[in-house]
Amino acid sequence: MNNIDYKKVKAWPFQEAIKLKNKVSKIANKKVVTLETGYGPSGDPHIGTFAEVLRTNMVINCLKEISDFSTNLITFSDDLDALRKVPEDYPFPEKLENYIETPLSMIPDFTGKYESYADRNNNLLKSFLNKFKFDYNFISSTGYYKNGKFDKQLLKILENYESIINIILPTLRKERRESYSPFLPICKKTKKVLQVPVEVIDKKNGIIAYKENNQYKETLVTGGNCKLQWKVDWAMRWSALNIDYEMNGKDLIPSFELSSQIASFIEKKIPSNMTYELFLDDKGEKISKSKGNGLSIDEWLNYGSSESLSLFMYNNPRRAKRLHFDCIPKSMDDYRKLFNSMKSQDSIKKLDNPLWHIHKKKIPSTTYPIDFTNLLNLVTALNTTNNKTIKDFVRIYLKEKLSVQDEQELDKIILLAIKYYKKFILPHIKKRIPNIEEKKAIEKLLQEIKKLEGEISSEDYQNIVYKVGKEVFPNDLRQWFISLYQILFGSESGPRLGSFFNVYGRSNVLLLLKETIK
RNA sequence: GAGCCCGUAGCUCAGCGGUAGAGCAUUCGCCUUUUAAGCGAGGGGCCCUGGGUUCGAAUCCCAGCGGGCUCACCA
Repeated sequence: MNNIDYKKVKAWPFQEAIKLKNKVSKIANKKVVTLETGYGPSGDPHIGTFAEVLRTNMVINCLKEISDFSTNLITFSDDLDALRKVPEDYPFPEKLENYIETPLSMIPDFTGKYESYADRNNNLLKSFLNKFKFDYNFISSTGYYKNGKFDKQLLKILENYESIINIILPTLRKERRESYSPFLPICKKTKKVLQVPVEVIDKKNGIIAYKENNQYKETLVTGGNCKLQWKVDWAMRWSALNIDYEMNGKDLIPSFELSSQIASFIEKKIPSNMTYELFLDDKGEKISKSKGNGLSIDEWLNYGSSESLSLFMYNNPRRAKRLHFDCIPKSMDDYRKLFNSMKSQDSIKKLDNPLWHIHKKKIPSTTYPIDFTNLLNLVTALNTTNNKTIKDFVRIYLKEKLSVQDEQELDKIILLAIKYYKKFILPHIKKRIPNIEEKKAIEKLLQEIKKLEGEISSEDYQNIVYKVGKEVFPNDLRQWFISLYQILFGSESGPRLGSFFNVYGRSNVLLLLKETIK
């Protein structure tokens, strides 16, 4: 602890942490602050879920900075929830069709790698979270229900059954009101989660009755025999897990309000809350897996660093942001700018620097030595996917000597840049076919290069290019260079040809030139 | 219907009390080799409108007008 006035820090995770600290400080003997992120493992992990965990981590980081509370981040998987729709991104969608309405944790995993379908999705999410070294406590809803860890709250809900029903019913349509129950019995034979009308039989012993195939059946609400309808489930968790903080997307604002009302009939536990805006695609529509729009976590990490993804998630969570491929280079460059500005910032100003939050205040000593967009331009200009060629050119371009760490960082982003180039730039490049005059000139160039012997320097190559240019286009040397760029690289300008030929290598150059005059 | 967000350069956006900013686009200048892998210089703004707070508002508050999204079945 120190004398910094954290209220002056504008960074949102600090403001959230201050809000949380104020709330939690009023609780007697409070030592551990619990934060929840919840999600449904109905398919591949969603980038929104990931963003929520990442952002909650940033709040935790700040809370630790401004207080002595210890923290517990719960990542809660609602895996007793039923499968409603077969996801398209699963390898064997047809096999899931029979499992509609079955709890996700009771569906086998047909990839054969995991214990259940939910387990598979849970593990995919965990692998992302681990990649970012988050410290979290993973909880499976199914396990908690079955082991009776929610029993106390379930009985409390049954005790206040009428009051809770009265909160929810006005929000439902008439048809749904008939069948609504906060308790969803799980059929012992079919394992399906039933949405059926329920009658309370015995509040004290936790028994309800429901109608199935014209027969009344009785069941316990406890011990995993019933699942709670989700808004009630959410409220129940706040009490059972003693949640102090939870953020959610704006789509859940009405649900949060409703769950808060319900919570007042359980143990009155309502977490400190922040709502964030949703991610949109390049056309401004909500990102959803079924549409296949926007970006997945994997896609981002394929073309950009994990830091650039963190930075994107950090920025303006309360503002709707378009998430598409163009965001990656920009975020990569923003990261580098912030990294460089950090050096000259004092300790208070640093708290407002996103990098402080992204790296949990442990900022690395180096980053990549060149802007990503700059590197992309270079790769585009060279029109090559050869790591070594690119690296050699970066060395020439930067002039300065690179440290070992610089080289390592550079190697990493070169790989990313090559992938980005192949996917998003290369398909749009159109190389021009040379006209007869140009063909002759290139042929001449070829012959001249073939004549060269021994060690060939950049200047040798450059001289030849000029020599041929002067012979063939004596009055318009400029056009000669433009033509070469158009024909070789599909652009109006490019690298100095002498240097490029030198780095690219004689045999490669000959191949490249031959290609154009075939 | 209710809620949330956004209106800043031609486009995409950053800035969020103290001189109006970036990238892309655009205009002009610069290749017989010394980073054209671009470089240099410029143009372009009632910061949606109206009120309030303030010494001072693009920034904070209120109202309005546009645009978008979300929820109202499920989660």
